[in-house]
Formats: sequence, structure tokens, C-alpha cells
Amino acid sequence: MNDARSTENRIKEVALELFATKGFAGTGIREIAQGAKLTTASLYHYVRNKDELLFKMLEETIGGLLSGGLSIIRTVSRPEEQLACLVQFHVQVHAFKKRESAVLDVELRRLKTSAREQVFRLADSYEDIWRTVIEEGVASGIFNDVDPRDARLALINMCTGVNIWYSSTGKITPQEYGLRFTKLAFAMLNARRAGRPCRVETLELPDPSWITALALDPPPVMG
Amino acid sequence: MNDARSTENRIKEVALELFATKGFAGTGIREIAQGAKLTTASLYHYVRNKDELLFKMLEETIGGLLSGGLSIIRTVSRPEEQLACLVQFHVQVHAFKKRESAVLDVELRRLKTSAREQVFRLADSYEDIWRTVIEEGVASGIFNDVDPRDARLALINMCTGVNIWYSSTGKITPQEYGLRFTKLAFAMLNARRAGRPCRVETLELPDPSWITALALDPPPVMG
DNA sequence: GTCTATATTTGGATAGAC
DNA sequence: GTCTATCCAAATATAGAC
Repeated sequence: MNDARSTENRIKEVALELFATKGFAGTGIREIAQGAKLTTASLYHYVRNKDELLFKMLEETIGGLLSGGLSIIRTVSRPEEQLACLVQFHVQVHAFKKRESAVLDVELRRLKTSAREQVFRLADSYEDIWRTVIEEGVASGIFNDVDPRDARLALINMCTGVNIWYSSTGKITPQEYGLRFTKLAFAMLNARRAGRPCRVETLELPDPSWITALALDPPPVMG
Repeated sequence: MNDARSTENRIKEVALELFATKGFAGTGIREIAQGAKLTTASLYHYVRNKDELLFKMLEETIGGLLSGGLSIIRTVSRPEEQLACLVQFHVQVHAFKKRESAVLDVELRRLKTSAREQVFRLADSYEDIWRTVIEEGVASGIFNDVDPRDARLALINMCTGVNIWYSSTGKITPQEYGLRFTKLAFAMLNARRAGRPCRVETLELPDPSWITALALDPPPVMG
């Protein structure tokens, strides 16, 4: 942990805070430098330009979602349990990493074409996980009376929305919201096994702290 | 429709398009003027400043949602039918008025405090409509096994999300998505009457074109 | 790795003529 | 109602010394 490393982290932290509160276009390179206690000239020693700063930030955020999702479907096998984990995970990421998620959702479109396409590819891979899980659940009769695409879009956006209204000063934890939204998801999907509604409490789910760890500190994408 | 009126409309249209594609902070006053075939000096004859342009845009959009929602609860009486209309309406607005809705969702936070609070008040009134309908449905046993606040937040964000993925070049109409999402909402809320699940087809709903008219051309807020 | 100094462009906004 | 001309602050980014 030399000086360069902590300076880099300071820059990333300041840029994240500013992009989240003032938006990418509304944030000046001067502000970032000032917040990181640097001149703009020094800042450019670490960063090629403002676009690259945003790109790396978004790549890391969506990369974390993707690697977490991949870990889940590798670890958990049944569709209803995979979906429960995906909802828990997505909700927790959008609550715990409020700033990162907000920047991803809002500022992705500000990237220039080639960078945007790179991030889109990762986002598509992440959505593919949801697609597969939901389609397999429908195919095996666990999820019922829904169009898989509609369900996927509705569920992802409902869970992403947590980012907007979640407050860390409230009394309800991200884990608790994850549980509640899993129940809402099961109701929406008419989740059933052996003719009876799936109850989250009776599923064989991994230790809840495992998902929280995934949300807070995702493994590398190629792990 | 004199020249002044059409110039005003041109400015609003150009600003809407630019704010939707490049964001508020990413749009220059020069671009707006150029798009409206004016010099910047002429533009300032119509607009006090850039902030005011955004404020009026957002106020109109949220005002349309609010007045539409009020029309619905005035016209329709049962909670399950009110909710069906709210979902239909919200989905249609976010599909038909894609640019307006996107600017509302993304750029609201760019307003300065006092203007933002004004818009927030309208948004809160709109959310209150959803709150009341869901709470009444739960209280009268039509909606079951859900926390009203969770359900409201999940539903609104799920319907708002239509704005992100809806494409007017697809084959599925906003009305059709509204219907599908109403069914998802009923499933999520365990909507029941006389012990049996509510089916959208058997509800006594207003003419579908009435809701589309509300979405496309909302009545004045004080109407 | 950090600085001073600066190049260059673009930003929002206005004065005042017509 | 529209223009020319302009002010001034802020933007991104770089050159070159230390």
C-alpha cells in the first residue's frame, strides 16, 4: 500500500461520490482533483480522461453483479433457490452499494459507443443468468402462468428500484428487504413445488452471510 | 397559434429530445437554441434559464401522472379495479412518453432545492394514490399476504422500469404490456374476491381507450 | 508523483441595436 | 421577437519544471 495506491483509491472514492450526487456530466475534473487533494495535472497522472474514470467504475460495478450471479448459479442448483438468491443478491447490491448502483443505472448512457458496448456485454451476461433461471423454472413447472421475459424485466426492475428508496438510516436491513422481495417474486411467479406454493423458509438456501459477502466483495469475474 | 407559440413548442421539443439523450448537464444552451433555430439571445426571450426549462418539463410530466391518477380513483371505485387502472396508466405513460418519463426519473435530482421540493410534492401526491389504493385493498381483504409499503415500492418501480426496455418498434403495444403487468401485479398481491383469485378479464374496467387518452393527454391538475 | 502555468474550448448569460 | 457581439466563468487537457 504505497502512496500511489492510496491516491488511486482516493480518486475513485471522490469520483464515485461526485458522480452519484452531481452526475457524470455535472462533475468537473477540477472537483475530483480537489476532493482527492491533487491538482488537475496530478490527477491526469492517474487517469487518462474523465470518460475512462466512468468506464472503469461502471465495469467494476456490473462485473461485481455478474460474478456474484455466476457464483450463485454455480453454487445453488434448483431454479426456485437460484431465483431466491438472485433476488437477495440484487437487492443487497443495490442497497449496500447505493452510489455504485445509482451511477451504473443512470450514467451508463453517457459512455461513448465502444465503452458502452463493453459494459452492455457484461450487463447482457448478467441478465442471461436471470433469463436462464426463470426459463428453467417455467419449463420445470415451478414458475407458473407467466411469460419468462415479462417476469424477468418486471423482477429485475423491481429489485433495481430498491436503490432509489433504500436508506441506510432506516431500521430495515438490505437482507430483510431481500427476503421480502423474494416472497413478492415467488408470489408473482406462482412458485410451486409438489402442488404447493414455495415458501422461502423451507428452501435449502446457502448461509445468508454468503450472499452479503458476494454483494459487498464480489469475486473476480474470471474466478 | 402565432409564431411565438410555435417557437415555444419548438424549444420544448428540442430541449426534451436533448435532455433525454444527452442529459440535462450534458446539454448546452447553445444546442437547444440551434435545434430550435434561434440564437442563444433569442432563446433567452422565452426562457429565464436552463434550470427553469427543466423544472417546467418535469412539473408537466409529474403533473400528468398525478392528474391521471386522480381521474382514475375518481372514476373507478373498487381497489382491485383502481389498481388495475393505475398499473395500466403508469405503464402506458412510461412507454408512450418515453422521453418525458426518462427525464423525470433521471434528472429530477439535478434541480435546485426549492424547485426539486415542488416537484417532489407532486410526486408524493401521486404515490399517495397508490398507497391509498393498496392499503384499502389490503384492509378489505382483496390484497393478501403483503406489506403495503413493500408492495407499493415494488409495483411502482416494476412499472416505471417499462420506460427502460420498452421499444416503440416492437410488436407489443403499451396497452398489452399494461395488461400483462396488471396480471403480474395481481399475482404479487394475491388479489382475491369471494375466495377466488381476481381475473383481470372479469373486472368491470373503463374503456381501455380512456386510459390511453389519460396517458397521452392528461387533464389539468386542478380539473 | 506533484506542481505551476497555460492552452483551448465551451459553458451560461447579457447588452443593446433593429 | 430576433439579431450581433460579447462578457466572464468554467470546462478538459497538456507542457515542462522539480
